Amino acid sequence: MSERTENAPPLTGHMADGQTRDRILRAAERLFAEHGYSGVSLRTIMAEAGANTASVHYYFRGKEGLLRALFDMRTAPMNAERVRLLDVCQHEFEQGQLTIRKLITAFAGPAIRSGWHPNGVLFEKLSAQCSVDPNPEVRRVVFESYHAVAMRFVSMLRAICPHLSDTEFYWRLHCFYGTMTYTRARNGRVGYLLACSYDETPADFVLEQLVTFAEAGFHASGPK
Amino acid sequence: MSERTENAPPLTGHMADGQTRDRILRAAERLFAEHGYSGVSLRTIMAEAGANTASVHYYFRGKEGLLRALFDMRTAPMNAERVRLLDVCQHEFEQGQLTIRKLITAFAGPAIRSGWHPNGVLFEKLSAQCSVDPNPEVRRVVFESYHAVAMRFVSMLRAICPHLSDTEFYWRLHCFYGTMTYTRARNGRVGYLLACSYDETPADFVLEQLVTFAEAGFHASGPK
DNA sequence: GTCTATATGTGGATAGAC
DNA sequence: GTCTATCCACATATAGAC
Repeated sequence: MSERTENAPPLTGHMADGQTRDRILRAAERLFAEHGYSGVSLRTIMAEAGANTASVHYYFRGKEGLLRALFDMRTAPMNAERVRLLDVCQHEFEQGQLTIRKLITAFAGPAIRSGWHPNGVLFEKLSAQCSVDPNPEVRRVVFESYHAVAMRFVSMLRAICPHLSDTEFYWRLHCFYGTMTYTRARNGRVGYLLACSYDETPADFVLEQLVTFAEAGFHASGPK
Repeated sequence: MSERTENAPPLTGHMADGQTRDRILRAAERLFAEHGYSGVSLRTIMAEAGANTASVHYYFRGKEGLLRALFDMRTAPMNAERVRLLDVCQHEFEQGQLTIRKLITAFAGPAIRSGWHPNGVLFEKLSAQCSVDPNPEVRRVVFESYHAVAMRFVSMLRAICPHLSDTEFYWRLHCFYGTMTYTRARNGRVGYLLACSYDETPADFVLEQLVTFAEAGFHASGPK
């Protein structure tokens, strides 16, 4: 324990540089993304952050608070971009010009781009993991971070999919959420199955593939 | 703790009915599916199984062994069915008659049907969770349970998708794996977004929706 | 084969000095 | 704000009686 001997700030009592909080968040993001929320202890996080084990409770009130702060930090800009793009979609929708492709792109785009940005790659892995985590703490955080914007997207999508019954739409939406989640998770399985890796593919290309896949899926009317 | 007072078998030392092992497996399946592998302790499992905390090590050598036994038990019949259906596909492939829809159905069908069968619903939830779990123990088990059969599927699918480049195929396969994983996981998110639930939809219908979605996705050649 | 008892480690959280 | 020291619950695993 207590690896805080090297590269650690001076122990002057009042650091007052306001960076301890940031270092904790960065360490938590990396470790959560790599080992999952339940797979990392606060002790480990604080050791990597070079901060004391107790201070996480001072800053975040506990482990769930830390996860929530992490989600707030990362989803705020992404949600803002989604809202901006959905506003455009809303306008086109009211004029009867909104296409499935455009709407899907507006919703998936910010998530994919965020996952391909150097600052977002860790978080997107974490977010994808958390989206299937049954832990109530985790579900609360994920839920509150995405729900409001997702609701707008889904109700618009439903409106421009009149060719699908309620049941059909329900299960197709599962499929669509799956494409996003699994693509962002990058668990290495596909790379292993194909004995190759294209993980360096630009975000725009990946988004185009995902949108093409999902657009065709929503358009398809049924078995042939 | 130690709820083993009611409905418990007589404490005669030698039970010898060979059912303790099964009860442990059933309890583990339910609890793992509900709380995740890392979210349940062996103590809790053994309490629900009405067996002693120590006996799990006798039967399974530990927690990972328990998970592996669970996967072996549940994936064996599903893999057997997949192999049977893939054999048919292989024959059609050699005659140049294999379609994407048929191949996808052969691979996804056993998984979806298993997830809709009373004996399989818990396991499919668990399996979907485990497929994005970064815990090395979990990854080992999941990997060994599915890999061989998945390899056959993927190489055939690649062969009948000559219209896709390697990179395109790589990311579309992510999408397809996502549709299966998320559909089986049933994390309740889509139901909440739509403020309704069609979770009782028959397996055949769900499979048809999934296959229709994915078939269209693999056929689509690019952005329009 | 099944039990009790326990070894041994780690988890999150807090009190209180400085 | 940051530290040390510690509480207490709980984890996996094992030894050895029966």
